[in-house]
This record gives sequence, structure tokens and C-alpha cells, in this order.
Amino acid sequence: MPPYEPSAYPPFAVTVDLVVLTVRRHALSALIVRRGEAPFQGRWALPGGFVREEEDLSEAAARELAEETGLHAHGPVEEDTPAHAAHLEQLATYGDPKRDPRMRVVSVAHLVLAPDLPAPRPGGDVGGARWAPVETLVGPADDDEEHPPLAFDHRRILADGVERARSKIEYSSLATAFCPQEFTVGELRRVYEAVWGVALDPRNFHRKVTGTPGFLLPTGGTTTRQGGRPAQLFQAGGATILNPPMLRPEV
Amino acid sequence: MPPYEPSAYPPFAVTVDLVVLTVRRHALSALIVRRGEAPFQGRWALPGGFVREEEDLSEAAARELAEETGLHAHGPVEEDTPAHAAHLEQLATYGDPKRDPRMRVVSVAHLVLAPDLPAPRPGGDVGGARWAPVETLVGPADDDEEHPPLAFDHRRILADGVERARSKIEYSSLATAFCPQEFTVGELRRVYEAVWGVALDPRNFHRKVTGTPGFLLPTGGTTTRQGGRPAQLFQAGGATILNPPMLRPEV
DNA sequence: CTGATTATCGTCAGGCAGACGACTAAGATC
DNA sequence: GATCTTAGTCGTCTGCCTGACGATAATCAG
Repeated sequence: MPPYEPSAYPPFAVTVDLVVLTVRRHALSALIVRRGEAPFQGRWALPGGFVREEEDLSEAAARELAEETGLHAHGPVEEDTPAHAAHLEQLATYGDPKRDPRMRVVSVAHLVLAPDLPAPRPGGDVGGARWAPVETLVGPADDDEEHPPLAFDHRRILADGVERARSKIEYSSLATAFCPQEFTVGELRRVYEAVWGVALDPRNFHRKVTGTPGFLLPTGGTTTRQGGRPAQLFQAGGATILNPPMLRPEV
Repeated sequence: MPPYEPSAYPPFAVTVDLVVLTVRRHALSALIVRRGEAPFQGRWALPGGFVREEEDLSEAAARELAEETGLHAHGPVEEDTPAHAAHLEQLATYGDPKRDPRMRVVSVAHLVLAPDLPAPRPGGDVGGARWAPVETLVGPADDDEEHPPLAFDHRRILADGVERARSKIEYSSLATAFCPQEFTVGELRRVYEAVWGVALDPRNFHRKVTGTPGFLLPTGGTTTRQGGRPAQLFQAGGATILNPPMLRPEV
């Protein structure tokens, strides 16, 4: 079979960019890396890189994630699921002709939800990596040291990823992806509070999550790591969609 | 600024594919075209084509839509909104290395929701176009004349688009995109019934949609085109998200 | 022991959805 | 014109879920 008529398909570069979210110190935070090369050299950006010749998009995203954080991902396509497994899903694709000043680059953004991790382990060709609270990245463009503007259209991509995470924990059990394997109801509640930026009633939250079949699986243990009365430990149950959903309070 | 190191970015072709949905004769239907060239020559496929050099992804999708159906789209980015305007949004991106036997092609699928239209107007390089009920396309692969298997991974793309539409009309007013500019509550209900494949109680449905602020805007007119008592005519109100959502009955 | 903190159980009122009865207003049929 | 059929529209009732919030339980810090 002869190849396509070359004039029909202008060549593109295809990259994956990662919106890696976690909850640290009661704040929803994103992983950003410092770019080591032009364009936008020295600026903070989302981790990502070119898709290789023989790679599927989700494979490329998982590879970049492992390279830059050491995290292993499990997404819709179940692969091996090691201890430190994070949720991975495709977010959206960004292809503005001018989004990269050098050439035509189409980027397939992916969303990763991970439990709180030790300090990021920068690897490969990045000059540094850190967690930054998302408000400092998608908020008003202050452009100071604490609010560095992200390279390319990454602020928009990050905003879309945050919005996806915020809405998805409403009607799915995905919030557990931010928790360690065993967690308490209170820890799960603090995840919701951090992601949505609201305060939730502990009693109603407890009733809701323990009353939803398949959401939480008691492990039998208890913990007192938060102080106060010991809390039951749970792990994520099999349910993925929540019906009725978890209601996000009005603004 | 010098271009990127060529070895870093294997060249890809980027296409847009369209999942164009409408409701015809009480059935959710998708637009399919017959391929005029290899690969999969003669097979039915989703409309689509290569993204051009200077085009954004949504522009390419809107262009292909206009070329193959004459429809004009208005998506998240509001452009001109002529009489026949359809909803357009990005769906997902498909990049399996083997999805096109000729070369590496990444396809950014878009979802279009359109009111019922006259017979499709094939244009350009397609050998034919028609509406097909989605069950005949995503159902069991019977492979007979009535259930032609789609080219490439288009069956999967279509299934994803249908699922997106089914879930999105739950919590948004998007179902009105399937209706003409003026429509009755009954017509809107039949849209929900066709998309979800269920029967809804006309009285509860009426209470729900007329009681949701901003969903429907009375135009003052009435119509009797469905037979029976004349029904009030409405147009879509400004609201886009529905809270509380429209509940899809259990299976 | 006392207070602070967090977890967990209960109670109550309001809102909304499902089930369904009743009435209205047109065209179709005899 | 009487009647039937078809849709549309308005109400009622009941049960479930949520938000607000009181009360109790179990730990730690002093």
C-alpha cells in the first residue's frame, strides 16, 4: 500500500503534557518542572515530551510520568498496578498553530491524580521539579516569583485539568486516587475540601460516603494519626461511579 | 530560533474525525460516509480529514463538518452563529500506532450534535453519506449490509461519542442542540428518550424542564404538529448546566 | 482530671423525583 | 356534531436524600 499523498498531511509533532495533581497540606497542587531548553527556557511548565514512533498516547503519558516522578500509572487500560499507582486519563488535545513558536506541535494533555508524595524526583532533562498550589498557577497572572507564568498554553491546560478533577470527584469515586491505599473518612473529606476549596460538614460527609455501596471498603484497622478519636481505615471499594453523586456546595 | 532536533519529533499526520449525532425517527443516528480511497476503500467511516497547516483543531473540525454536511458549528469558541448551527466540542484523541495501516496518524475526534436534517449533502471526495442508527453501528458486529463495520477504530470513537452525549444531556441543556430552534416539551422529551433509549413520564418530565430556571424560554407560540392538544413552543434558555441534573432512569 | 480534637450516630425539616390521577384541547372518524 | 384518539398540562402523594445541627465517643496534651 503506497503512503498517502505527502501534500495531504502536513507533518506535526505530537507531544503529551501531564497535569499531575495531588493534595498537599490541604491544598490542591500541581507538578511543574523547570524547562532546560528553548523555547521558554528557565520557565516553569507542565511535564511532558514527544510521543515516540511506536508508542500509544497513554503509553507515552505513562512513560513521561515515570521518567519525571517515578510514579506508575494505571488508567482505563489496566496494566500492572504496583504499589505506587496513580490514576491516568486523557484530558484534551491542544493544537493552536501558534502554541509552540518553533513548529506545529499538537499536545495531548493527560490528567494524573496521585496521593501525596515525597518531594518530586526530577529525572532526565528537567532542571527542577516542584509541587505548586494550583491557585498560584491559574490565579491572576501576578508574574512574581511565587506565581510564575507557565510556558506555552500550560496555564489553560492546567485549568482544564483542575476543572476536570473538580467535577469528576462529584460523580465518581476518583477522590480516593488522592489518598494512600488505606485512609480514613476524614482524610477523604479533606481531599474533597482541598479540591473544591470548601468546607464540608463532617457528619453529613460521613453518612454519605459510608452509605454509598461500594465506595469504601473497611479494612478493619483504625488510626489516630490525625489526633482525636481513632478513625476506621478504609480502602477504595469497587464502585467507580457514584449515584447519587456527591454534591458540591454552592459558591 | 532554530527548529527542534529532528530526531526528537517523529512526524505524525493529524486528522479530525467527526461523530455527528442527530435524532431521526425516534432513533439516535450518526452520520457516516463511504470512503472513496484506500485504506478501507468502500467502507463506511466517520467523516473527517487532515488538519491543515495553519488551522486550529476546532477550525479543522468545523471545516470538515461544513464540507461534508453544510452545517455550521458553534462550539465553546463562539463564532458566527448562523441559522443552522450545531454544537461542536472536542471528544478525545486516538493515537494507536497501528490505527492507520499506512502511517502514524493521530486523530482528534470531535462531537457534533445537530437537529434533524434533510438527507445529508455529500460533498467533496466522499462517495456517499447517510444517517445510520447508532445501535446498528456500535452493536454486535453482525457485518451484514445493515450493520457495516466502520473503518479504522471508528466504532470505538463513535461509541465514546455516544456515551459522551448520553451523559452530557444529564447535567447540561445540551439536548436542545438536537431540537430545531423552536420546539415543544414533548419534542425535547423524545430527544431524551431517543438518546437514552428509555421511556420517560411526560408529566414528570414537563415539571422538571419547565421548573428549571433558564432551561426553556417560552416563545409565546403554540404548535400542533405532533397531533393532540397544541403545545407551547420554547427555545433554549441561557442555562448550560443543569442543577440538579436530569436523572437517567436505571437500566 | 480537664479541655481540645476528631470521629460517629441521630434527629428533623425541606426539596425533589417517581408514580399516577385528572383535566384540556386539538384532529380523526363515524 | 358526538365520540375517540392523541398529546399536553396541572396536581397530589409518598419516599428518599440532603443540609443543619445536637449529642456522644475515644483519644491526646496539659
